[in-house]
Amino acid sequence: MNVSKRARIKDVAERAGVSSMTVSRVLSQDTKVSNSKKELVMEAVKALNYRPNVAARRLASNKSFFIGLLYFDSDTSYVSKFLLRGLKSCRTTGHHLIVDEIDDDIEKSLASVTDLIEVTQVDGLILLPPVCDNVKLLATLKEANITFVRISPDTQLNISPYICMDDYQASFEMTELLISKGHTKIGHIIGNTNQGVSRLRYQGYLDALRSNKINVPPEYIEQGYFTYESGLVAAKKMLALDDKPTAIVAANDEMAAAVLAVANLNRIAVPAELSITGVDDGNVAVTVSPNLTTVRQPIQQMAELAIDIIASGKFSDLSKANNREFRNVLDFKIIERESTAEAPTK
Amino acid sequence: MNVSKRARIKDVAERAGVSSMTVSRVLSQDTKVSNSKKELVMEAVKALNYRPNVAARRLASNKSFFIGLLYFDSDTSYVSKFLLRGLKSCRTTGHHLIVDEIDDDIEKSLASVTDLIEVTQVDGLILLPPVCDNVKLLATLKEANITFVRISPDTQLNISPYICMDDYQASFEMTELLISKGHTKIGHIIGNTNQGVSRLRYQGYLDALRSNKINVPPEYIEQGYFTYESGLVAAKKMLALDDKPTAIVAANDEMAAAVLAVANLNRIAVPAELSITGVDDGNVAVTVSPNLTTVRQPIQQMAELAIDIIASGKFSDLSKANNREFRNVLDFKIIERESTAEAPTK
DNA sequence: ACAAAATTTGGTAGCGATAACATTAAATGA
DNA sequence: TCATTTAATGTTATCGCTACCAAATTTTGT
Repeated sequence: MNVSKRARIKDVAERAGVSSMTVSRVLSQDTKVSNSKKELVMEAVKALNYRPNVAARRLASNKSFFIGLLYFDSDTSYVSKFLLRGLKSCRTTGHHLIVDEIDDDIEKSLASVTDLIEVTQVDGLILLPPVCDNVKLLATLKEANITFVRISPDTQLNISPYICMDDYQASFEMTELLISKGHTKIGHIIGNTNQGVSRLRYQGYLDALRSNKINVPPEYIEQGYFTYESGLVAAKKMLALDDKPTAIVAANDEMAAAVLAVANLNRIAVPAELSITGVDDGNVAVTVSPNLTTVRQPIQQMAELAIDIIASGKFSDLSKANNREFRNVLDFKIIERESTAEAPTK
Repeated sequence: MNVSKRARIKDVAERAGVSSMTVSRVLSQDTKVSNSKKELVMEAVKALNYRPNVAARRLASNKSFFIGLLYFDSDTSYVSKFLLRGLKSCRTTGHHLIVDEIDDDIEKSLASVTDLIEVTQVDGLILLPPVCDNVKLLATLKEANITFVRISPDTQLNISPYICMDDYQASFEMTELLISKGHTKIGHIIGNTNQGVSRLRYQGYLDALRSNKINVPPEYIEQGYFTYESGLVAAKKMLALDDKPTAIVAANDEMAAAVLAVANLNRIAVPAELSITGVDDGNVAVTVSPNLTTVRQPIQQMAELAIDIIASGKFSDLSKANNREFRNVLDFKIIERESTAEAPTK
């Protein structure tokens, strides 16, 4: 076993022939260091395999290096996926993720968030949908002057940095994919209206139909809530129609899975008689058969970026931030699996 | 906003009229403090809402207050559930969870674990199945003299504390439940043999049949791997039999979900013609229709206990530990939902 | 070419807790 | 009763790093 102690900043400083302050500055991305010394330091850091002691750093800098992650429903695979990715990328920056569930009782939740801020002194917060659009919460955070990054928010886009993918475009392309396969009777299950992405995905679907001059009856559009149950209800209605759709674009994978279940129940072959698509590409997409054609959300990237934004402290003084920089739209990818096929020939 | 600074240990000491060391001792459960002073301190802590500064504590005590969580497959709901619960209970102890995935390439993984131990200096590790039975890993941890707690391990039960539920009993009771509903043609899908619980669940099933003097043909027993896909394969075989089972006990929910999918495909009504049961009670159990009858694993408790064991430092010197104390068997609960019913009358 | 301003570096104190040792008070024993 | 052990409390130094300010160096303007 290697018993040699971990290198301290002093060791690095000595090896590089500079003061420990210079090392500290290099490591905290301080710009005021000449390139020559910076290189020396980097070299020494590498040679000694130096990793700063987080505890000491926190104590001295009075920063917590904690990032809070606020979510609403822990059971969605979206949350756990985000979490896992986030935790991973946290390790590289030395930050730590503190996870907190917000519940319907906003008053109570506000108290717990306040506690998180005061007691744990988080450096910043990440807000997942639908928490990211909670007006009261946003107001509280603003007032407390806390840095926060929102994921796929819907409202008040200019009050904080945010990260999303182009949900409108994704839905548009997915719908066009179905159209290219000959489908014209395409239904849609809208997501929970408490999340902005629902509207965007709905609009993308609508516009794809319109730009291809396809009309669908209003019965082809149902309201869901991103849950399996709501998908079940919607699918049952839609698949009980005399003139059924031959394809259904669901606003997420869980609802798509529900459509699949109803189709099975009703003896409708997927994808031969009915194509189904979702969004997310989480666990469900492949634990359902046939596997779902879906949109892959760049969750890994989202998590990384969110943490990076908070870690950088770039937006710690929001009053000075340029609103243009708030917007981070990441790329998505359509994953074709087994739940989609050419439209059935009459 | 409340601008008052957080109380420090000095403030508490002053208010209680003692030295800060006495406060420190009270807080770290040191016995060598008189009851009278202890009470004074507690009172002051409460009054000032004092929470020790974790960074300072870590720096001074040279303990990391980090706990590593090692898992194999991030996509199982089991992992994310454990994670979420663990993170929650960590907050109360001031510890933090560092999550790391172990992959098939054991050599590479060992390096990353070593890194975790040396660089992050975790106070202990939690090993989820099947990682908890990796011989090489266990040997390494032993050699490095790292505290670790294993969840549902299979082998070398006397080398470390471990936590599990009575998988044998759960499977036994579940099978008897089906028998009590009149089923005699009961099949089983075994879990991945790289996890000990698979064997236990299998044995529980077998013994329940035996104690009720029920024989089943070997075709009623299939080998799976805890994955949806493997469940699909197993279920297809079993449900293609001329003399099909009327009930299938799957070793986890994901495989049970697969059985359900195959049943739907084959136009077999669940639960009218076929009852299905799983184990875990994770997300899948209720995002599938009909909802699964299953065994609820006490994951919350498992996570809490695991963290508690490491935090307590009780087993930090394993050579002195009493092996009897290693064993922690928690209670399970059978959750009856819609996927089970009386056996069909011929 | 030289003073003034801007940039880069270094020295020192202190963040808030605990370890290790020193001290005081209480308990024990002859 | 007084020396001796034991238990309870206090004092000091230190953990590894960064904030803050001072010193040294470079750049700039005239």
